[in-house]
Amino acid sequence: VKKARSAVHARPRAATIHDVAKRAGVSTATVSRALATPDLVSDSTRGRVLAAVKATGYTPNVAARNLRARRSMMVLVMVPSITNAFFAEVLRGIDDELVASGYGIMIANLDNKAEREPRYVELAFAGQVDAVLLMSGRIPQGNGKVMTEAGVPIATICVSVGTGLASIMVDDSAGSRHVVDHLVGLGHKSFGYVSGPQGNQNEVGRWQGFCDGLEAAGFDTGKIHYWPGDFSIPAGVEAAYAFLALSPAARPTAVYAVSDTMAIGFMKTVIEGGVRVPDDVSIVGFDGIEFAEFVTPTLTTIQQPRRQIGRMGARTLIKALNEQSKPQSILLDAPLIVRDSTAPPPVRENARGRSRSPVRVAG
Amino acid sequence: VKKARSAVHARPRAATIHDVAKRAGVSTATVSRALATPDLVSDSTRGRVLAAVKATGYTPNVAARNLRARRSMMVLVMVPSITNAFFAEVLRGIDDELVASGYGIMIANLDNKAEREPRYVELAFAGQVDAVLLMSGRIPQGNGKVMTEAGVPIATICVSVGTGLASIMVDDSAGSRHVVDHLVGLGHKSFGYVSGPQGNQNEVGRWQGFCDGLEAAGFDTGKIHYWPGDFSIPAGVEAAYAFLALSPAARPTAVYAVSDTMAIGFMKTVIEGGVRVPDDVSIVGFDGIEFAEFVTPTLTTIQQPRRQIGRMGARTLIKALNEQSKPQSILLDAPLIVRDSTAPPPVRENARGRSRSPVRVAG
DNA sequence: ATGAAAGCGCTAACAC
DNA sequence: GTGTTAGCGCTTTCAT
Repeated sequence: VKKARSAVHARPRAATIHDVAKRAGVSTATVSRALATPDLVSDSTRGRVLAAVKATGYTPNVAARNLRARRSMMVLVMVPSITNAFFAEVLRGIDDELVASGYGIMIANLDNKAEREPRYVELAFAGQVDAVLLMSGRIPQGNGKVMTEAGVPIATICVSVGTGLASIMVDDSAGSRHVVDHLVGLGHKSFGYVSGPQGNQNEVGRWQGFCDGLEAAGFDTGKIHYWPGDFSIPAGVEAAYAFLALSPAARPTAVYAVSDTMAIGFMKTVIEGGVRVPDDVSIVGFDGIEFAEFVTPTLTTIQQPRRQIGRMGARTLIKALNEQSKPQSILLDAPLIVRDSTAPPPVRENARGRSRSPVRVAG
Repeated sequence: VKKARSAVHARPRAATIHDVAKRAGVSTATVSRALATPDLVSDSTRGRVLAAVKATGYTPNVAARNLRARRSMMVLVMVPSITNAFFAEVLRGIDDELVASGYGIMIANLDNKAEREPRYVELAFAGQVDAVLLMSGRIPQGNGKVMTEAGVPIATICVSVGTGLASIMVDDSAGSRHVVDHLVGLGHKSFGYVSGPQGNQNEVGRWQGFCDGLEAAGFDTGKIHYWPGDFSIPAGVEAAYAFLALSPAARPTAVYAVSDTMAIGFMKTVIEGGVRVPDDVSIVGFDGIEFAEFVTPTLTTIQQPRRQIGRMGARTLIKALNEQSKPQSILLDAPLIVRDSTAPPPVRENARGRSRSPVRVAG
């Protein structure tokens, strides 16, 4: 019986640059040149080297190259939660650009837990990655080290972290104001809000824009029904229970959930509770994920250019890597996509006898 | 004006093991020991070393360690399409285990294109990763190299690739038979099928199970309405157009789309086309993604234990890495979750006057 | 155009 | 316990 060893998996010794050099009858330096800078090598030599490479099945060892060249050709991408549907398309955009430039992508899934940060901060300090793309709303830190001190370019996308770091993101506040314009334009007078995580910068901006817009339209923001959330589907479901617990007359006629996932959870749950959407309540989301078009009714939402954000973020980093330049911030405007989940509010007799509301009928 | 350099981003020289050694008044070997095998070092020495580490802000260089130790502590995870909602939760499971064991995770997004494979095969041969987890249905290859020859443990999850590689996956064929049992049990007699990508092993298994089940129930599989797909939402939409193009009497009363994404695209589109679900047509998906519970009607589907599959795959690999053992294959049974998208077929007068169908009413 | 040689920063024998 | 030493595999001056 073969005894199991607790040792590391032993890889069969692969061909090294020495093997190739010997076989081609040249020095290791020449092999290196033939591969990296073919112009500096004569045709015949290059031919012999390439033949030897093929014969030996040689692949340059990355660790050795990285050690020598002091770079890893890897970018660390930190995402708050890998299961959040919003990020998939962003990741794709990042991947597009990074692969095109020869970089690999290492994923750091924080799973919404700050205690996962230190490990990745160490990686950056250890030279394991050449740059960092942040999608979490804070600067990672741990063990007395801060990511910004690691000496690698950093850019944040989808979110800003306040400090001088470059960020590529949508204007959250402006997005919320589009939502307000739409809802107020439809005639809504009572509002609900399902929030993002406390302290999250996107949440701050979206809430701010929502309040600013409503105030400008003459509403009392103190009367907004506020339900705390965290961008997840269950958070939307929770908020819906709170909504359903209100007497029908007390319910807001328009609810703004600041992520599509929450909006979808909210919508499905209130519909199961017997509420009609958009007849009884209008619902607006934020993000523009693919599924927003496939729920019933289809979801009105702010469409973030997710893939583009990913690409721009990656490109920014690559530029910083090549030119030693500081990444630039970019603020994008995201449009409101009006679908079937929003309509004018229902005409209803109010307990407090407000009869001045304009008579509008859906459809 | 500062001239932009085409050189690589120059990192400020970080503290090395030598700096720490000098400061602590010990040799580099002792520093290495104090960090990696503290027991082999006296308390006082260890204290001085740790103090020096802290003072210098030293972080061991990963490239150097990898070169010396001949391992990278990285696992390559190859996914067919990073935007497919199915994989998010699987990735999370993988991440859970890998992080717990100190491994990093490098994502290879193939974007459903075989031409992206060679790059990652090279990575494996270059020693950049210690193991590979395959979620694509084929063995990656390119430039005359095949992933299986890279000398690193490989496991496939969610799919099998036929050859001897270990795989952790759901029994596709059994899943399809659950679907058939359910639909036939409800009284359906005409069937539609929206397929996965041609040649995909999951597709093969699911189609096989579907046909086997129907044949066993006495149906002619030649009469199945077959619409080719690729697991994507648009593929489901396409199939729906084909469905709608049929005269109502010619439409199957039950449609099995072998991914939830296709089922959701199909369902939404036929509903917009005026078809009632499940009254006119029952729809079944496969995968059990989160959104399947939030579409209308909620989707009956095969529930894959996605996170568990991810965890098991990662654990298998870690075990192979530690014990030099061959990864083991595991076939899981995935249950059918019955929701609102399936019901008995409608009672309808058939053009060909078949009146022998049992009279059943939905609800 | 090519070779010799010096490391990149670390770990693991091997001495003491 | 701790230091010495020899590389891991590669790139890159500096010669020639």
